[in-house]
Amino acid sequence: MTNRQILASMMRKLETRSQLSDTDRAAILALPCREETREPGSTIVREGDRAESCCVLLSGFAYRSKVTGDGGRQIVSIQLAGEIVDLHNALLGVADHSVQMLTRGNVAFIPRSAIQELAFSLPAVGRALWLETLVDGSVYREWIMNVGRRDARTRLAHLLCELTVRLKAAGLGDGNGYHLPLTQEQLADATGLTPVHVNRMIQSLRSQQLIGGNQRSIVIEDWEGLQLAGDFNPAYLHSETIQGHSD
Amino acid sequence: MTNRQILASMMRKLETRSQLSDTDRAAILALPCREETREPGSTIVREGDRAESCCVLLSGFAYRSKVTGDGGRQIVSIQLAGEIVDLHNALLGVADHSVQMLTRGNVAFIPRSAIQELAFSLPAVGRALWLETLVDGSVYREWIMNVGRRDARTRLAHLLCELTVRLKAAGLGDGNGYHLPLTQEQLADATGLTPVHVNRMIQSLRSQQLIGGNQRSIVIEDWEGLQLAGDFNPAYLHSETIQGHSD
DNA sequence: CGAACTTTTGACAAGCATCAACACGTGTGG
DNA sequence: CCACACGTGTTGATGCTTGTCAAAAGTTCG
Repeated sequence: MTNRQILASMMRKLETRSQLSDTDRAAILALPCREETREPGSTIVREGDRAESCCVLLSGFAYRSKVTGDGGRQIVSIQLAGEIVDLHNALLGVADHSVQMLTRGNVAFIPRSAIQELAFSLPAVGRALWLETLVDGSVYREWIMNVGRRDARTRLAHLLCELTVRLKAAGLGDGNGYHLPLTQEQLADATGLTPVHVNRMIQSLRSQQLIGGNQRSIVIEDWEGLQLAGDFNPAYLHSETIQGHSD
Repeated sequence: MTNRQILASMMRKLETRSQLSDTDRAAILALPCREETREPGSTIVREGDRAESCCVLLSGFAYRSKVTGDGGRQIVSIQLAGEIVDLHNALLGVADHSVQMLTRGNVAFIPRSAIQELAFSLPAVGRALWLETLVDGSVYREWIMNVGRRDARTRLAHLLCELTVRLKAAGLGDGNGYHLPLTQEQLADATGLTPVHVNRMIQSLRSQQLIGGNQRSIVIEDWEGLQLAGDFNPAYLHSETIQGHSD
């Protein structure tokens, strides 16, 4: 992949929510960047490190996690191919969490100074980048409610709904079935449950014909029912928010 | 309070983390804004509303909450006097959560168009505002871990630690004791517990001499111990992050 | 074919929720 | 000034959801 192709995929992502001019596009495509292939489990950002670059996930899946003092792991978000993983590192100093690959995939690193220069010289690009981080914030708020106030089954169904919608929006699945790269242990870390209980809840969803598939592939058998079971309302994903300059 | 005084308090907040030039300061102080006094429980932003302005909390406390389909309330953050409550509404369309007053207090509304104009014409201001929302994101991530992976007692202690540090940083308490405007029911909503269990955990913290005080005032009797009990590390608050233009 | 990981199952324990009642403080109106 | 209502905090008994531990079965991959 050439640098231009890499940056084009990041630009596509931004353009799903923001309008960009030709000048903006040209500037994005001119960013310096460096590509790497990473294996599952590989660490992209380590908690406590000072970040020098922002990372774009070109293919594969990644997750963001934090670890409690006694070793409990909490996944705080899941990143899909095409997403900018590390935008907060453009301004924040020391990483307050880690990002690791879930699957094999390609990542691209853009120096934080270049991102900053771009963001503060071209308002539309700055706005687009800021907007992405605001949507991330909205997703975090929903996750707080998910782990704080919903029971195990609902939590899991909600997570599956979110992934379904986001994969579809990213063009990575037809909305009916997809390959889920998460193990049940990782689903547990994302929902604040134990792997054993996740297993039982998945069986419960399966037995009620809401989902199908086995191992790590999910088939949505009853989308309406799954949304109901997961108390899911996609508004928090703000996928419809398309904004221009003069909004 | 004159508009200038109102905006000065917002500016102070921004300047705790970002450097601003005289031009930046003048532009902030020239923003249009309108002040209101609000009673406890009063709603500042309602979930589902289209936001037209950003809100700055001048005095008092407020909280952000979301509600599940079956009526469970989850508080996703607590806002202290001096904080900009609604910065995401500068770009995001429909509010994905509500903000309500915890105590009586004054709030100021700034039209979102004015905030946008400012942010995209003066890079240092745009950076300062973006940075605030990124720190909010970091706090959300910590809360996900708090409700997802820590037990009830630790969760509560962690919340008390966070409030202690933030109040101190805002100059609203000496770090040893403060008036906590949250009822036990609201503490429960913030930690994903029930009021009854919060009561028991508070008693546990009290009986171990970590905190004192009664009703709604908290005295920190053993700060080191409380941090330990709450698995608390203030790094995620990014209070040390002071950034200039050329960083 | 075997090793390592993941999923599944069962028995049991524990943490937290639920329900209900009571105590306490505060403000209000008679 | 007392009586009362109301919100909040406190306590106890009980039960359910979820966690823990341990082992077996299935899967993937060299």
